Amino acid sequence: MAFKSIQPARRRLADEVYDELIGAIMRREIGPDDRLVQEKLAVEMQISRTPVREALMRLEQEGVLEVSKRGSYRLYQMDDREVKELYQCRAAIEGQAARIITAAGTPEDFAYLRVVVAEQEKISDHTARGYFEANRTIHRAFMERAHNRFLLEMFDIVWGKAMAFQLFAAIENADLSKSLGTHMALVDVVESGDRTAALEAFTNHIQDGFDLQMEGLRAT
Amino acid sequence: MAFKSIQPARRRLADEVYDELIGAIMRREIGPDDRLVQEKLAVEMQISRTPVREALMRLEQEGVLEVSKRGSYRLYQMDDREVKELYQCRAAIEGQAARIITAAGTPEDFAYLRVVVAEQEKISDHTARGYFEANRTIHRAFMERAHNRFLLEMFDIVWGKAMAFQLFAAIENADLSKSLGTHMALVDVVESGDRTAALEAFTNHIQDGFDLQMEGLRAT
DNA sequence: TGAATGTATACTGTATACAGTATTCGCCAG
DNA sequence: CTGGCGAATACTGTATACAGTATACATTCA
Repeated sequence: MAFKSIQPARRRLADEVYDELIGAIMRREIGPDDRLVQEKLAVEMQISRTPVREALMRLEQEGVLEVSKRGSYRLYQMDDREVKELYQCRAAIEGQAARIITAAGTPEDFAYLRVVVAEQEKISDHTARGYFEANRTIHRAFMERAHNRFLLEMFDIVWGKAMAFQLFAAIENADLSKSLGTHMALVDVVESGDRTAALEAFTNHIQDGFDLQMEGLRAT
Repeated sequence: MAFKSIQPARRRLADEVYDELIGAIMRREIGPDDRLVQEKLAVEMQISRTPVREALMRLEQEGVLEVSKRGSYRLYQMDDREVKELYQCRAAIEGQAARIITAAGTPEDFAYLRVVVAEQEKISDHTARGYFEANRTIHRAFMERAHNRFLLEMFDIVWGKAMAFQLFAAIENADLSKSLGTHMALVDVVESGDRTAALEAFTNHIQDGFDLQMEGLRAT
């Protein structure tokens, strides 16, 4: 018999810390005013400072954290201008992916996307975070089907930043239902084969997301 | 008057190592067969392993290096498929920037771009590396004028990967003159105000670069 | 000769000590 | 009360020791 290769790809303690921190940010256990201190985190997690340090530096490099007073770290805070820039960036990346899928997608790809969309849109968790995750899952599914690792990598960077800024928290005040149910139409348009239409549909969809976002921020 | 903030942004030894390694890769002192070992690099640079380690991990995360035998690092090697994906990614990012400049560029922006293009195209260094740098400088100038830090960040990631793969080395065999002199036309099109034309011009320009690239790789 | 197995080697990952530095606090002069 | 200055503090950055692990090499046995 043949065993499947089990290569955990060299998992380091720093990776655990990284995931832990991301999770804590998502769960909103780490807020904009908290200061992340290597020593404290290390003690809490019962490990040495070295892996904690690595995880923090990685998050800083990714733009999730920024250096705070006395050299410690805290969540990076975006202003409105940057939120807009982030959405422009999203449009570039996801628009390109849409073009690729439209040109080269197979029936399987479209069927898969429909399954994912259907699955995610009948979400039970109607919190802002639940919405954020469902939305990310759907959009990431499109990205995966474009089969371009660099575009996917950038997608993750962009959404990682959005997560860190807790954009999903800002839309708590906005009307989420507006944005649900529009994703199946995106599958339709990429399946249609019309690349220009696909690009435009995605761009508009993302623009709508931006407007919703701003509405949420205003209401805060 | 207002002084510009002079924050050397906490320069760490790891940053020096990082720059040093990037430089060495650019100068082709590090080849695809070299193994980068923390200990050796540390001794050579007369520092401890810690900052070397950080720089190597950062380069790995950026996709410039990959883990090699016995856990050491070496240059990441791209295959043709990935080169294509990288160019698709470039098209997405730079195309979006072109759209933004076309919509919101000022006469100053266009004047500045003309200066940069003129400056870089009368290049004296006719090696592949000289060409690569001039090309990067021109394209980066466009990106800067789009005033979107995320797009710029992704531009740097993409070109960093290209640098690491030594794509510029591959085009040593291709006819570089084909690609020179076409940049001023890009300024013309973004100045024209026609967003669709701008997007298309950039996409075509990058596609040409890709073709040239592949030609170079074939000849190798 | 060649496969299986033990051993040496070449590295990295983690913990920890110590040095360095920016912020804050407390004191004092004006 | 305010601004300047030195000391205390709260952190990070760097060096280094040690433990762990994957690879390469040597040895044994069929």
